[in-house]
This record gives sequence, structure tokens and C-alpha cells, in this order.
Amino acid sequence: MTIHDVARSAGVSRQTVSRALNDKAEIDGSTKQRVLDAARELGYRPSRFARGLVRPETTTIGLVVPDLLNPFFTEVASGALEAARARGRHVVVYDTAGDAEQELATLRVIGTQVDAVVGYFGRSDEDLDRFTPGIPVVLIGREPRVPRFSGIAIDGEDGVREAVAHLVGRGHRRIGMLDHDGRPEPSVRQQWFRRAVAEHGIALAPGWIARAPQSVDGGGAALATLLAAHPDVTAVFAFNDVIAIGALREARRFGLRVPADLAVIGFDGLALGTLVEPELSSVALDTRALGALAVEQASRLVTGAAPLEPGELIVRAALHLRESA
Amino acid sequence: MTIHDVARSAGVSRQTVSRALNDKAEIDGSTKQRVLDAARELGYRPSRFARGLVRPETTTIGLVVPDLLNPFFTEVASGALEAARARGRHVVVYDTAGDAEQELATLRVIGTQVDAVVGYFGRSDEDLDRFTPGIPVVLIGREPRVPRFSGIAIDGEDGVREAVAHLVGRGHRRIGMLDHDGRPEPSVRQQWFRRAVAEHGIALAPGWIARAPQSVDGGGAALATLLAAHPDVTAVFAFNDVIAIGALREARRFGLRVPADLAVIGFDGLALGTLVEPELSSVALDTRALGALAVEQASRLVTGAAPLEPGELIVRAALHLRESA
DNA sequence: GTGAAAGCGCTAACAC
DNA sequence: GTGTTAGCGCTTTCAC
Repeated sequence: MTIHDVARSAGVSRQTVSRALNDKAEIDGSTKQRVLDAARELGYRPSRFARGLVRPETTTIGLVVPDLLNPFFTEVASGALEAARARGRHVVVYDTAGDAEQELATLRVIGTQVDAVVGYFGRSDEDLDRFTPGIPVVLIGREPRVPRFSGIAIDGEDGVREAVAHLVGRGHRRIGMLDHDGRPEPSVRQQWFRRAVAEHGIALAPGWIARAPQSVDGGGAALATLLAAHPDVTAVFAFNDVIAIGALREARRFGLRVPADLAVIGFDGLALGTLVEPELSSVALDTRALGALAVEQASRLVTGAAPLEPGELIVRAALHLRESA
Repeated sequence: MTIHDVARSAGVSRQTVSRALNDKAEIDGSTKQRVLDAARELGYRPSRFARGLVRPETTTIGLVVPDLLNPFFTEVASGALEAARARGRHVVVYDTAGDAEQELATLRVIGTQVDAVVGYFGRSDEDLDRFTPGIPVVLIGREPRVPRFSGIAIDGEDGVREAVAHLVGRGHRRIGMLDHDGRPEPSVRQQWFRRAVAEHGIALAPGWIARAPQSVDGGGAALATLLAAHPDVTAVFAFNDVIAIGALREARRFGLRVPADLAVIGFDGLALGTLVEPELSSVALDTRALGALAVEQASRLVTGAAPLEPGELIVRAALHLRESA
């Protein structure tokens, strides 16, 4: 079923069909109607590829996230979608389920399907390099090690420092952290946290850092671990809000009042944090800007426009105090 | 920058370049390396369109949602993505921001960019028909009026009846509803609710149904309205969980204990409902199945495979009791 | 107003 | 093992 079939059915040439379908000016009204009728009759549908070949206009950006149900990634995706829409770009969303094999399979396909890739990856830069032949890659929240790649940086150091200062100002000295357990080494956020507490002369003995999978349940379990090691903890800083919300729930189960018995501060500043009770204090990020910047940069790299400078590719965090601390 | 440039640069034919790039067998190792080097050097990137034109098409499905940040649509999208991945399909996500003009703009573009469209639309079937030339359309939670369209039906009548029976069993007689205010006419869920309360001989005077925008804040405002009209209300059923969660928050502000002073039941059964305090009781839907079924049906319609029967295109709801009622 | 010809960039056949 | 030929389906010249 091609334009040719429609042409034959309507008794005109292929070009005339094209004119009718694309609302071009130079065509007789009745001819146009006849062509349109024939096209509908036959259920004709132009090929996206043949069109794209001739009019390569729409650039498509692939957005890779480990879990769209995690509200952090939802917010990032939302920002990416909006930025893409504003620039007339398309976004194909891939959810890798946090699985290395899924991610590989995704990358293998993605290279032939989109013009650029942005998002969160578990694979090494070398792997990414190998499977994304030549197209721009924008990593979010991770430093690119391959010159071809670009990255959106998250600078939360000041925000974490604010958070710790706030806790210390309220008299807290026994502060724990619920870190993310995704990688063997400590997260960058843990390093910020360590430096911040050190500035207040607080020593962090082992056991003050519990590690959690990136989920609400994981956050709850991590708090339980921390409480087992240090029942006298009075405040916790969490790797992110999802983990912090798990801690909130677990604290309730332990009969701890928040913030009276236990102060909790998260990271990310998700909208979700305003729905829980008590509302979550958080080192807040403009999550939608993360997605939007990534799309903007990818978009520029694809079209060959001047890319954003490193200084413009940073999203900073700031403490948003609500009720939990 | 085409395959031709690479061929010239490497001193081979275009076909040999193609062989090297696509890992074909019949090619000399050193030639292959030379081609690969040349390609990398030149920053060559094959055209998706030219490839698509020649190779078996990957079908792409467009998923349209009014607001990806609304966790209901996130869950639907997640189900759609997973189903698509399982079948080797691509999903392009479009967020229309609940705006009629945005939706129209989206539809105008989408017709030329994807092979099928699924999702939630505000426009009439006639508009959709006009702007989606010939491609399959699958409406979620809405009855299609155009023969070309397909739909995923939500049957929550039994679930709502269960919910009302539960409330009545607990002694509630003054039950209000927080309906969605998206359309002028009452929602289908309101009709289910009306029938259910009528079965228990409860008359619904005006003012027992408050209408709310589909947001947490909207749910809060609607509860305030309802309380103003009927301060003696003891239970509310909400159009969906997002609205119900707003009601939960508003109840807290009014100093009402849930469920002691006010019982609350939502609709959808979102994961979010387990994060709030008290946990939300809800007429639960398999939201991810909604997205998955839509993709499955779209996929079949595109390839011409036998479509799912109407009986298979229904998602039923059932009461999930947690803490709020 | 309409049609014929010329590609867009790529790969599957078939030569050599 | 490598090159040549022939399209994939569409739109854009440029004739008529």
C-alpha cells in the first residue's frame, strides 16, 4: 500500500496524491477530494521513513530511566517532555527496570532509532560509547568520562551543608545517613554529608551510614538497621526523598514522632514530599530542569548548534524546610 | 555526511561500508577496520529513515497523557512501556498538559510520526478521527464512538458497590462524593456511586457531590466545599486517589480524624495510597494493565494480527481496604 | 493544474 | 571479498 496505489485508484499521478495529502495549493478542488476519498477507501498511510528521508526534520531524543514509577524519574521525564515539546522534538522513553541486561538491549536498539540519548545509565561510559554509535549522549547526574559525552551535573554540596547546619542548629549531634546502595563505593551525596558534619566537629563512626535500595521499602529497612546500631540517633539525612519517605513510615512503626524524636531530611525535593505526614524537609533540586537541560543540550548537539557551556549544565540544590526537620 | 562519504574516505564501495557497519560476515578484517576508523573519524551516523525504509519496520506507538506527573498516568505509562519493550515496540510519550490546544498540536504531529496512538484524550472522537489519518487509535477508559477506534474499558461498578456496601456496613449513611470536574456532565463513576447508594435507600440531595480538578489541591478544596454544605458528612468516596489524598490532607487541617470522624475511599488503587497516613482505601484498578492492554491492542491493529476481543479489553476494579475506611 | 524525472541514504540482490 | 545495480516510498524540481 503505497502512494502509487492511491494514485492508480484515483486515476492521477503520485505527485498529485502527494499534493492532495499535504494540502498543497496547486491542485483542483475536485481532484483533491477524489484523491482523499481514494486514500481513505484504501486505508492508505504514508511511510514515516520515506517522508523522513526527504524531509528530515523531526529529531527524536531517547530518554533512558531505570524506573519511571520512581517519582524522581517521573519528574525528570516530565521536564524532558515539556522541553522537547517546546522545541518540536520527540522523546522516546525507555524504562530499563534498573537491569543491566535490559539496559544493554535498550542501547543496542536505541542507536538506530533516535538521534540522541539522554538519561540515567548503570553501564560504564565505555559500554555506552560502544553501543551509541556516533550520536550525542547526555548523562544526568553523572560526570562523563568520554569526550563525546555531555553531562548535567548536580551540585548539592551547599544544600547538604545547609541541611546539616540546620540540624546542628537544632541541637542534633547524633546524625545518621541512609545512603543509596546502588554502587559499591559511597555516593557523592555521602561525601557531601561527611564533609558537612565534619565541619561541625562531628565524627562519623561506622554504623552511622546505612545503605538502602532506592525504594520506599528500602528506606524503611535502612532506618531499621540504623536504629539497631544506634538507637540514640536523633536525626537522619537520606540519599533521596523516596528513601526518606520510607524512613518516615518506619519511624512511625517504631513509635517515633517526627521531628520530635527523629528529624528527617531528604534529597531531591519531590512534590511527593508534600503529600506525606509530616511533610518532608528536603535538599531540593529542580528535577524538571534536569530533564529539560538534558533535552536542550542533546537537541543542540544533534543540530550542531552551540552547545551549552559546562557552567550552564549544573543544577544546584537548596534546603527546603517543611515539617520533618 | 552519508555512507558515500565514508566509502570514499576509506577507498571502498558503499556496500562495503554497509557490511562493515552492520557486522556482516563477508568482509575482510582489515577492510572492516579501515571502514570503521573512517566512519568514526568523519563522525558518520547512519540515517534512521533510510534504514527504516529498507529494513523491517519497527512500529512506534504514541502514548498521549494529559499529565505524566499525575501518578495514575505514570502507572499507565509504565505498563505501556513494559508491554512495548516485551514486544519490541517503541513508545513515544506525549504530555498534553491537559490543554486542548496542546493536544491538537500533538495530534497533528503524531499522525506522521507513529504507527498507532493510544491514551487519554480530551478532544471528541470526531476531532481525533480527523487528525489521526488512518492509523489505529486506542482510547483508554473511554468508549470509542468511531468504528475505526478501539477502547480499553474500565468497569468499576462492582468495586464501587463494594465500597459503598462497606461504608454502609460500618454505619455510614451520610456519604458524599468528590467527583472530577473535567467535563460538564457527571462522571461515569458518579453514576456508579449514585446507583450504589440508592441500593441502600440513601437519597443524594444536592450538595453531596462536590466537584474537583484532578489534583491533590483540588481534592482538598472539594472536601472543604462538601464540609461547608454538609458538616455532618461521615464518609466520602472520591473520583480517584489523587483527589482522595487531597481530601485526606484537608481533613487533617479541619482536625478530622480519618477514619474515625471521616472515612475516605478513593479509586484507582495507586501505589501512592500506601505512602500516605492513614493508608488509603481504594477501589483498585490494575493501572499498568490499562497501559499494557492498550499497547497490545495497538500493536495487533498495526500488524494486522487478530485484535483482542471486547471481552478482553476490560479492566475491572475491586475494593482494597487499607486504613482510611 | 498536472505529470515526468530526479533523487533522499540505505541495503538486498547479484555480479565479478 | 568486493563492487555494481536496483529499488524502498516519498517530495521536490521542472516541464507541459
